[in-house]
Parts: sequence; structure tokens; C-alpha cells
Amino acid sequence: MSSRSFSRIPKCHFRGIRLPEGQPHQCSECIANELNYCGAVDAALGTQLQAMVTRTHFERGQTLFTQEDTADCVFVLVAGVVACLHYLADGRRQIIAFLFPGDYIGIATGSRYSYSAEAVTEGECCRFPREPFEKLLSEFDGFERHFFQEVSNELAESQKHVLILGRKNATERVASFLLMLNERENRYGTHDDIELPMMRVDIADYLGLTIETVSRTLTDLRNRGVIAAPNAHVVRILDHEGLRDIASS
Amino acid sequence: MSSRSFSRIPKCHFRGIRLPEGQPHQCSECIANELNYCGAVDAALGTQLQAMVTRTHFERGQTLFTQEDTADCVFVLVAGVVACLHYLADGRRQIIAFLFPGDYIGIATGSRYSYSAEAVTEGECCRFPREPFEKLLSEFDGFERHFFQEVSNELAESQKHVLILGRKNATERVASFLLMLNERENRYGTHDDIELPMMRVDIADYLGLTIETVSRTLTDLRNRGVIAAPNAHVVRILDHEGLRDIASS
DNA sequence: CCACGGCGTTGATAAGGGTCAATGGGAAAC
DNA sequence: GTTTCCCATTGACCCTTATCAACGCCGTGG
Repeated sequence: MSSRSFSRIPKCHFRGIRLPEGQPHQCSECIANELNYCGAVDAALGTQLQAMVTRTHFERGQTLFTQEDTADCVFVLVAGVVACLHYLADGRRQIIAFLFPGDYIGIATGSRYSYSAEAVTEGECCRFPREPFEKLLSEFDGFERHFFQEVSNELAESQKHVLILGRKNATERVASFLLMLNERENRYGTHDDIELPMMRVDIADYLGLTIETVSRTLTDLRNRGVIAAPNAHVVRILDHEGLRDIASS
Repeated sequence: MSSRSFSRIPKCHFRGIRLPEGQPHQCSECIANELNYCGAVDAALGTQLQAMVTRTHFERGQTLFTQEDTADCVFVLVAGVVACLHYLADGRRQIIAFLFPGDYIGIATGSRYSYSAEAVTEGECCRFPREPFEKLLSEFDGFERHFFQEVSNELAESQKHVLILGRKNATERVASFLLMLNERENRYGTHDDIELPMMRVDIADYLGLTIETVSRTLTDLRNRGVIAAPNAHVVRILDHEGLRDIASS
């Protein structure tokens, strides 16, 4: 079913959030409502959304859209992890953001997407055609405000990313990244372990490093005793304060 | 009048846009209306804005606000250049964005500003208290939409910045920076020369480099013949295509 | 007119991280 | 159980850029 090369990464990501497959989708029962805002707040809005939604399953490595595509859809990620990224002509890759269940994709865009979106893990998303979706923005009170807030948060995240890439060294970058993932997971309940659903190359392309440097840095953090790594895709923070000091955020 | 250390940078920035001083301010006649959106579109909105605005002159080096301050004002930059930046504990500085006349400051923020704002040149801004300003967002049709668009553009810029910092080398970064400034100037009429109103340290802190590297890179670009530099604060693009190739954006 | 100080440039050296290459480990396929 | 392949780790070396230092330019103030 799923190709062999994708087998190493666990199939249920982000704390196992995954909708049962094959069932008719109900916006009002969407897991994204717990994580964010979707159709549950206003029943009429939920109905309207329901009428235009398409739910799609995607495999790891799949491209949802590229930066050349006309931006005619808005997505809500329901399960799995997606990377937004830019490519340079020679193939260099920069991941702009990792998206997790409950996140929107492609809400702040012009006529074309300003980045590509690739699935980092297998997952599911809900697709809304842009034109009717944007009509709802003005029709439902607070809906536009909600997205304004959402884009503002994305902007703040991106600016934090700029700080990391512009002025932090490799160790600080990796430590900051781990703390970011940890904070996100702690939004919906405390967890000891950090899941790293992405490959080393994705972390590297997010942090402006190489896979080798990411790997070396993680072993260094392990040697220093601030983290433990039960396996390549789980990190346990042993010394929160120490990690925060190292991140120097 | 202005202190000695600030004398080298030209006093009128961004194509000399500068309001006559000492005159009572009229939102309806604001230069920012030409560059962006302010109060000119809707007369009633203009009146409301007029009622709450405070116009402020600032000197180069002055801090408008810091990331610790409670975000109780929204700004419109009318003249001069402002840098939004983050500081790390050890003094490292990362400039998140340069703002030019017509730009908003502090529209996408939580209860506290997420960055500090420092004047790169002398200039002027209009200050609006946040609470009444935000009320106008829902009261005037299209006003919120306008800011949504604005924040979306900021986000796209920030993500381009991430690409530059994460995956480009020094030469590519400087070339990209020059092209960005050039594009901005060309939005309001074509110009041969690029004004660099900021100091080398500001360019360095924007591009994640040191002043020495910025300086060396500029001389290198001059030696390659793609740019000329009449003086330290003006760059003329001699070979647009060449510069774009070098920027590899 | 000269001294000073801020800012930019240039040079020599060092270090952090990239590059290239080999090794290791684990899940799936046989 | 064994093979295979993908991904992660580790090592050796090199290159880009940071660091440290000197110099130069120019406007201002004495």
C-alpha cells in the first residue's frame, strides 16, 4: 500500500490525530475545531463550509501545490505534517514553515501561492475553493478577524525564524527548533517527548544547515545531557532550562 | 540641531518624501495615501482617523518601542526609514524588516510588540491608539480586508527573508537586498540609483552578515561591473540581469 | 587649518559549518 | 534468516565568512 521507502516514519503523527478513514466528513465534528477554528463556531458557517469541502488523503513526499500554481484553494490540515518551502534554481531548498493538524494552508496569498507545499508525512487535508471561501470571510462576523489573527501569528513565527537563521549558530538553531516543537505540543497537553515526524533533511532545510550538522548537533546535545533520544524521531528534553539557555532565545 | 554623529546620512530619505514641518496634519492630504491606504478612501474614516492621530518626529537611532512594550499604538510611517528588530541577550541584533514611508508598524501584534522598532534615519510617523483604531476595522467596509492584505504581504516578505538567510551566500544576499530596494523604489516610478539610507551595520544585521562582509561583497560586485557606487549610500545597477543572476532568486 | 571621531574599507587569520566519503542501523521484502 | 535500501551518524578536510586589526575618508568642532 504505502511504498516501502516511507515505512520508517510512524504513520500516525502529531499525537496520533487522525480521522477514521472512509467515513463521510462532517465539518462540525472536525478535529481541527478542537485545535483551531473551523465550522463549529457557527452552525450556518459550518453548513456552508461543509457544502464546498473536499477531503483529501496524501502520501509522504506528495506535493500539494507549487509556487507556480494559481492559488485557487485554501486548505485545512487535518492529519499529518506538511512543509511550506521555496526552491532555488539549483535545487537548494528552504523550508518556510512546518504545518500541523489544525493549521491553514494558503490563506495569505496573491493570485499564485508564494511557496510550494509538500507532505512531510502521510496525512489528510480539507480543501476549500478560494472564491466561495473568501466570500464567507465578510459574511460571517469574526471569521475574517480570525484569519487576520492567524496570519499575524504566522508572521510572528516567520520573524522568529528570521532571527534563528540570521543570528544563531547551529547549536542554538537546533535547540530553538526543539523548543518550538515542544511548545506546540504543549499547547494541547503536556508531553515529555518531542516527536520529530520529519526527516533530518527537512530539519536541515528548515534551519539553514546540512543533515550532517543537524545530526552532529543532536549528538552533542545528547552528550551534554540536555536531551535524550530514544530513537531518531523522538527527543526527550532532560534539562529544559539548559536547553533554553543553549537556544539563547 | 541634529547631533553630529548623524550628519553623514542624507536628511531627506526615500526620494525626499517629507512632510512640511509645523503644519497641522491632515489625514486626507497624507502622503501615505499615495503610497498606501490611510484615510483618503472614505471621508468619514478620514475624519475618525484624524481625531485620534498624533504626529511625531523622530531622530535617527531613536527607539520607537521595544519588544517588551505593551502594544497600545499603531503607527503609519510618513517619512524616514525604521528598522524592526530582535535582540538576543548577548547583544546580537537581527533586523526583521526595514519600513519605508507608507508602511504600517505594529498592526499584527498581540498584547506586546513582537519586535523593537528603531529609527534608521530621521523621520516622522503618525500614531494611533490601538483600541479606537481597531474598532474602525469592523466599522468601515474593506478596512480590515486592507490590513489583512497588508499583513499577508509582510508575511510573504518575511518568508523571502527566510529563504535569503537560510540558503543564500553572502554575495547572493547582498544582491537580493539591492534588488529588493530597487523593486520598492520602482513601485512609485523608475529610478536608476538605489538609495541606501541605512548604515552598513544595518544591512549586515538584516542579511545575517558582518559589516566587513557586506563591504567586501559590495566592492566585489563593483569590481564585477554589475553595480557602481557613487558614494557609500548610493548604488547604481549597471547590469540588472547580471545582478538578478547573482541573487539567484 | 588641524584634530577628532564616526563610519567604511581592506588585510590577515581563525573557526564554524559545508562537503565528501565511509559506516551503521533498522524495517521491509524475499 | 538474509538481503536490500533508505536514512542517520561519524570522520577528515576544506571553504566561506567571522574576527581582529589597521587604515582611510570626511564632516564637524575647536
